Amino acid sequence: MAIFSKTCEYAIRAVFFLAHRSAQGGRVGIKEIAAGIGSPELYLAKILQELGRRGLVSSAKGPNGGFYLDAASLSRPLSDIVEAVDGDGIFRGCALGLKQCSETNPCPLHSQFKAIRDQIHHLLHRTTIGEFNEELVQGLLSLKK
Amino acid sequence: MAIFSKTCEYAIRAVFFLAHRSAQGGRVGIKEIAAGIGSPELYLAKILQELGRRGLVSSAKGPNGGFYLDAASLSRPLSDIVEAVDGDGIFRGCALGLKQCSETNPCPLHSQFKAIRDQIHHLLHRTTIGEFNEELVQGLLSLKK
DNA sequence: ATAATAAAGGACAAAAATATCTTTTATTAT
DNA sequence: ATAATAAAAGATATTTTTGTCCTTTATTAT
Repeated sequence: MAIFSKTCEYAIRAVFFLAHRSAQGGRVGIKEIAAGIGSPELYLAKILQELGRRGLVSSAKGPNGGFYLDAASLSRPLSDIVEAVDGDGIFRGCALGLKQCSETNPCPLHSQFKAIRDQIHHLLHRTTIGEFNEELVQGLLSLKK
Repeated sequence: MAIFSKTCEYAIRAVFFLAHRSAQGGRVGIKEIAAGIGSPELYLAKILQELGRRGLVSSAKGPNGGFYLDAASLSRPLSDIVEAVDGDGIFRGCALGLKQCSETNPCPLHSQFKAIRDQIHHLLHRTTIGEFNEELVQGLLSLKK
């Protein structure tokens, strides 16, 4: 098991790719994004459609159309992408899948995993897509598949 | 997405259940385990078969047979169960699913998730099944589904 | 207006994970 | 030896995730 679903991995990579590429104001076609992040084109199209419905990415049809991120999207935390795709299972929910697990009725792993979940949430919540983009632009980090 | 696969959740719960129940030396039938942790009986049987092959649980056929944990199993870290079922994806591997992601060629989430992965690994590696069992015995924690 | 472009949408397909069913094998008690 | 018990093993079924195909809609340029 990975941390995120494959769908979510594609989503995050695509959004980072978009942030990077749409910095100059242009739009990016699905073909280019898919090639850039190494994902199946038509599957990624579905994912971006869904992110579009939720206002996490923008798009335009027709010639010169494509996907892009507006200012509002850039200021969203990365956790919004993760929640849109994978739900909040990674932030909440019991590590052992127990419905009744809670502070007052904890499973054997409860308190330790709560700390970890909180960390993941904090990490994804405190940093916006735009901020990640700045790091990317500085060339310190890689997105290549 | 949850942290562990459903299969792994069942596996951990079953092992904790076994640790608790086989403390008095008895064996526990698959029916009783499945009922105790709220899992599908025949699916759990498959999971325990696999854990058996790997020496993580023991079993005996025939009347008075069933599953149990021997001393060796009790001294194993919980990470062995997780690795047997879910592999090491949670401990290693890139959060964004990138093959080339590494210390020298990090993805945008690399360093932050490395810290989290290490924590998860440490948490699951430093504590043995038997030690979890002791906490369970003290009645502080719940396994009820 | 028309043709070309590119995303949206709906239907379908393949693969993987989860779950069930049936038969076989080993063990125990009679 | 025989019958009963319980896990092991193999086959099959269902559900979810991942991936593809085809048609429609909106936009742009000619």
